[in-house]
Amino acid sequence: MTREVSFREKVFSVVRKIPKGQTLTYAEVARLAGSPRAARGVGSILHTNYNPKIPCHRVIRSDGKLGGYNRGNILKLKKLKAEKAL
DNA sequence: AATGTGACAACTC
DNA sequence: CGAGTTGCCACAT
Repeated sequence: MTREVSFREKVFSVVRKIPKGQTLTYAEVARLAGSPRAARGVGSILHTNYNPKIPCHRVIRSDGKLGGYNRGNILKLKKLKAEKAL
């Protein structure tokens, strides 16, 4: 079977569909994207291809930590506090 | 075109 | 329980 879209495209589609107040881990996104071992790839992809349409601040580590954020991990924490509280 | 680096996660010792 | 190693994907040089 051939992949119609690149892993990168799949990651964007998944992250973009994260409902408000919901947070996913890099591993979860990687698994939904078709590669459960490519959590690292998810981070790298989001790091270079940040789009305002993609709430990548809702993507956190499985360790319970935030991970990183292009616009400032502090903003990410603030957003998670606001959205997760809903 | 090839190698190295990076927003991670899971396993092993 | 903690530290170290391996696997995966895309991007930068």
